[in-house]
Amino acid sequence: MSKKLSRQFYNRATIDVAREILDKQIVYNSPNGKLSARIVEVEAYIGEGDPACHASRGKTKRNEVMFGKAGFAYLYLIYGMYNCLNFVTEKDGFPSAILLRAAEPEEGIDIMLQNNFKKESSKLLAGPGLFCKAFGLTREQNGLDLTNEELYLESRNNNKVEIVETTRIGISDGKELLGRFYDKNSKAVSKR
DNA sequence: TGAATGATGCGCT
DNA sequence: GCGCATCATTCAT
Repeated sequence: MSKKLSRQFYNRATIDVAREILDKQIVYNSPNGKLSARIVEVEAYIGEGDPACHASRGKTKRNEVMFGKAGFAYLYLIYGMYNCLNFVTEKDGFPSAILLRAAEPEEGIDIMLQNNFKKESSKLLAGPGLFCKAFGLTREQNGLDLTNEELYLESRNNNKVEIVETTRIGISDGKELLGRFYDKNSKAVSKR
């Protein structure tokens, strides 16, 4: 049986949450039906001292969700065409979040294929932009409470996951800081 | 098969 | 106006 994660899960050190969030199940009750996937790749963005974190330049309208309480969804548009989904972590007033980079489809694959057609299912969620496209998430979902029924995470019966920790991807500052975690054995991890 | 580049919208400087 | 936590396509080797 799986179980919805409470706000307490998110309200901890971002690195710990990032490590444990792997192999969790993300569930989204979309207008078209229920979608779910197994998380296999994330990145941590921690605080105003992290040059790669959006919050490093202070609080703005765009990133204000990160400054709020843990357990909310932070969604934003990147490069004019792709959305990225983050999970806000740590206490109120401390800006930090975990970027969801890749997952493996479980329920609702047919719906994901409608959202992002001409894709094979194993690569359907292999990247942050692709994930949001297949799930139908946009910045209209920014600020959703992950303890509600619409969008949330579930724990599952722990497979043993081989976690690899490396540097983050696609950023210009703060490259040397570790913060990317992924399941070594998953085929859905974004690599070229 | 790897590297370069265009697409494209929005918020910040 | 510029640059961005990306992706798919093209071009070069």
